[in-house]
Amino acid sequence: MQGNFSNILPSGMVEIGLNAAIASIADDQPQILIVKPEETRTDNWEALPFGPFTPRTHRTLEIGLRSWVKEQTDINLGYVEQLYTFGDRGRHAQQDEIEPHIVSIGYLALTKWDKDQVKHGGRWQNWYKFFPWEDWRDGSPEIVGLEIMPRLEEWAMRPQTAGSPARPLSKNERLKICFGDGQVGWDEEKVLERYELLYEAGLLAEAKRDRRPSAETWTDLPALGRPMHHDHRRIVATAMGRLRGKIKYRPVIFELMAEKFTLYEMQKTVEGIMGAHLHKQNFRRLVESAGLVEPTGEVRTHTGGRPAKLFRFRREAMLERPAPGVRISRSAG
Amino acid sequence: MQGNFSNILPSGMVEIGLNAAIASIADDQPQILIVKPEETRTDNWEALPFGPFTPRTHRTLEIGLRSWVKEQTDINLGYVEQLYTFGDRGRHAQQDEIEPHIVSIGYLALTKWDKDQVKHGGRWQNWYKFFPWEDWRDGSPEIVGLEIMPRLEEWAMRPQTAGSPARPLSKNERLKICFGDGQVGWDEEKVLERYELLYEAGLLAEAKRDRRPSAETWTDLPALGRPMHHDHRRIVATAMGRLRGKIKYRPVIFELMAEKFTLYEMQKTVEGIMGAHLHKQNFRRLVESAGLVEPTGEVRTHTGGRPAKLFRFRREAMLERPAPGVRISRSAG
DNA sequence: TCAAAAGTGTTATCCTTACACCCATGT
DNA sequence: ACATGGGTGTAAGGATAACACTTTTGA
Repeated sequence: MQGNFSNILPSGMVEIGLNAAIASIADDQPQILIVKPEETRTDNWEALPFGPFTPRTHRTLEIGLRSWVKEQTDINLGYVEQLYTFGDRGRHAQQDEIEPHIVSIGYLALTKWDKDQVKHGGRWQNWYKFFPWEDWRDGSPEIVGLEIMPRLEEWAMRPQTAGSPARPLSKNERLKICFGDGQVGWDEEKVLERYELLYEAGLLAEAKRDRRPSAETWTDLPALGRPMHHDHRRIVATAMGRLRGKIKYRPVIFELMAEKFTLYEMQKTVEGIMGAHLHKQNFRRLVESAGLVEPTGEVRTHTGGRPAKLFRFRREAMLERPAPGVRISRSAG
Repeated sequence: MQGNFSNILPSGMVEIGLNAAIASIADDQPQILIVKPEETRTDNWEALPFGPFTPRTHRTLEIGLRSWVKEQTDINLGYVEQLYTFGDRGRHAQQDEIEPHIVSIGYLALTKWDKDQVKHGGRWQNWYKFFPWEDWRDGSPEIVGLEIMPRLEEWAMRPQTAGSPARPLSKNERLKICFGDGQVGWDEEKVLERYELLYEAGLLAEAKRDRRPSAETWTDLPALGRPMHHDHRRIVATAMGRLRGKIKYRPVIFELMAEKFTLYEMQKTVEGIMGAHLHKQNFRRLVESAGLVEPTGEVRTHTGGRPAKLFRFRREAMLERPAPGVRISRSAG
């Protein structure tokens, strides 16, 4: 239908898609809000809430995003942050090329958990279902050693295909930077870089859908993680990386916490986001000494152990430090 | 002309503007590339290279950007990074509202200095001409104490105007976070936050152009810094903030340096970008001990003092550390 | 000779990390 | 009793910031 206009349109007109990666935490598991399959159009892969930006009805991009989310999931978003604008024609070019070009703007939104919040149209999904290689809370995930590294090492050995651009880094160097090795460890912030590498190597279902040549090699092997509609998994990867980075220098973690919480709950939330274990004693000290939280005076019982003091976010922290966030100190177990 | 289509267009079609903040360093001064006034359309304020994204001719957003820059300034860009997508209708709404809505995508590009590089259409401008309050290399700039703080403090005292959104932070809190006070110092990364605050307070020529109510108060006083076309100064602010942050954890500084350089040149470059003085001895030690550079074995004479060893970027640094960048240690003088 | 930049050495301090250990509750 | 989480103390090691000082050139 919209393709009819392609002859008369000024060549600079495009459609803008607004996409929301809405994150929350339930039972220590980070969740992403998925719209029901009925809402999904061209495939039956899971999709984020999304819709076109219509300047006539939406004064700003963010207002447009909020209204699509409200319409599709009945959620009134709080914290919202723009991530990135994707405009590759190469991606998702399965049909004819006449289709109107879509540019996707991805957003990250954070919301406190409320199991009754979604009244229609939405459903939560553990984000590690899409990125099983990103959860290192129980040590190195099996999928990394068994599935990913062997295939990526094989891919890195293959000669560059003709069409690919001359890159400043070799495939082997990128592999090392993204997935680490003996020397360099796992950098939990490089979620997008790892996703892009797996896509390029043809190991994701999205690569096959988009007819990437590298995907032809693995026709028999299962793809990694659950795929998503259009470029939505790429947007979620961007969201995860951004959140994992931001948590360290902005108090965004409190967008995911209840008003009052124990330090253990806070640690579990941070661990869920980071996909890593933290050192308990140091976490507590760093959080308290940074002035990020203050005790409410109350305690919570039935924690499984001794009753825990309840804390709340200390807003003044934002005024005292240039970069108020959760200092991270990893832990072996 | 394009307005003619507004009746028949699908309501989701918009025009995307691609805008490049191209930075370089000349004589310790960070420079931004400006296109010649002839290229500028609706006003005679300085403009960045920019042009619409036309998916028919440009396969990706970045390719579109590169081709506009090449056409308007004859520069072949190297390092390019997307910054942000701005879509406020409130901004730049001086004419009738029928105009096709423009969404602006801002990019940061870095290029080594070459005075002969720009063969036509472009001109370099010291970026502190647009942001005189951002250069703290010679201590607190006069404009901060004499012009900015008094007016902002007055603005912060004024009651919130009816139309402005309920903000999580008060005006006074935002002022303190952006411009510091006795307790909290100057955070050189908050360039955009400061720009936005000055815009909201009506102290920038752009605010008056956009008919911001707050700008009416200051009709008699001079606006701060040189204004720019459309939202280009906002894009440059985003670029400066991003670059000041990124320099600390990515080796982007070498995009601005010659192949071989002295540590003093490198320090002067970093100081120019950060708008701050660094401690000489510690800078050298941090850079060398981080393995970011390696000596070439050569020396440079005529430095004004003892001959200096030449260094080059050590690419392996990218493989060894998760966040290879310039550790900053400020200095009083 | 002297200014200017290059470069080395040392120390105090703070932050991070790791380890050891005790406390209070529910089952 | 003991498992589980809550909570404190302290010491080693590393990174940072500050200071003092020597070296080598060009003007």
